Amino acid sequence: MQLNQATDYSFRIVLYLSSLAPGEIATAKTIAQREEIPMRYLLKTIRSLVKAGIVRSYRGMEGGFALAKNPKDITLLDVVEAVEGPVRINRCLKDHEYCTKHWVKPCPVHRVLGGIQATLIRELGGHNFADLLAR
Amino acid sequence: MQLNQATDYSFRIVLYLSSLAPGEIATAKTIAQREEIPMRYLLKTIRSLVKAGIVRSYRGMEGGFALAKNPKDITLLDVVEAVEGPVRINRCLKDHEYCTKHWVKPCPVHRVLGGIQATLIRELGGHNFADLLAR
DNA sequence: GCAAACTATACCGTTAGAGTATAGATTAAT
DNA sequence: ATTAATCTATACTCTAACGGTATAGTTTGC
Repeated sequence: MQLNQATDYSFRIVLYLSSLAPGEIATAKTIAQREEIPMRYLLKTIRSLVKAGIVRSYRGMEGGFALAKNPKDITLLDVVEAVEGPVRINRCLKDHEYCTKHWVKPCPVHRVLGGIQATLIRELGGHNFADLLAR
Repeated sequence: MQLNQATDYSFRIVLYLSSLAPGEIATAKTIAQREEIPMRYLLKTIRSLVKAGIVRSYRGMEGGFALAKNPKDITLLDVVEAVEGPVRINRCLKDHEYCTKHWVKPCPVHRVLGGIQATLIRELGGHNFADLLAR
């Protein structure tokens, strides 16, 4: 029931990139040092953000990373899903095989957890990085 | 970001025990069969519920398990915490070592996640097993 | 005292998490 | 064209957690 380390790093990566001037790009090395993330691990982790279209990468000399869109349009949920995949707080909400034992309809546990998950998703989706930076 | 299998089993164990007549007790075998939980695993898992004061156990012949209190007074949160310990959606909310890199005050990520965690805890604590059963 | 139940430990196999390593591709500057 | 800085791809390692099983022990009712 915990976001993993890569997700936490990713929050900080995106937050840092959000603080850059428009057009400015940062190297992996810079980000790693600033945010105290192991360099190699950052390089691996940031790939998910690139693939998800949150971060843009520039190769070669003078290369680096920058946000692919406005911080206002990136939410915590976007980052979580980029790194960990869809938010599912219980197995039975992922694989239906796991649920509905001897209940004809979805069991009460299932339904209530579904509601809680929806709330969680709504909350994560309700915070963008422009707001975060402003606080 | 997912509740584990033991927690899910525990929800169903408590839900089943909630459905029993007052004073009635169920053996591990019965619960295991009804809820399709591996017997040995159930015996191990249910210990957390006993230790947390959610379930009472009766040893010896005619022994078994029953709720230690009214279903109305047991929430999803109680069960989650009994099995997994305190809810912490991010490392930085558990060990402060992990947070506050070069921020003087707690970083914005920290603060927002703290709020989301509080919501989650409130939601989990807002559903008791009497309600669940009634649905 | 025996059998049916729970209790306590410890063990096992698999998977995910966190991080490292190595080789390759791209680009700018020279 | 060469070189050096940079990202990309893949694969590897180590550890801990997860999910489950096993064995031996204790309690209790008959």
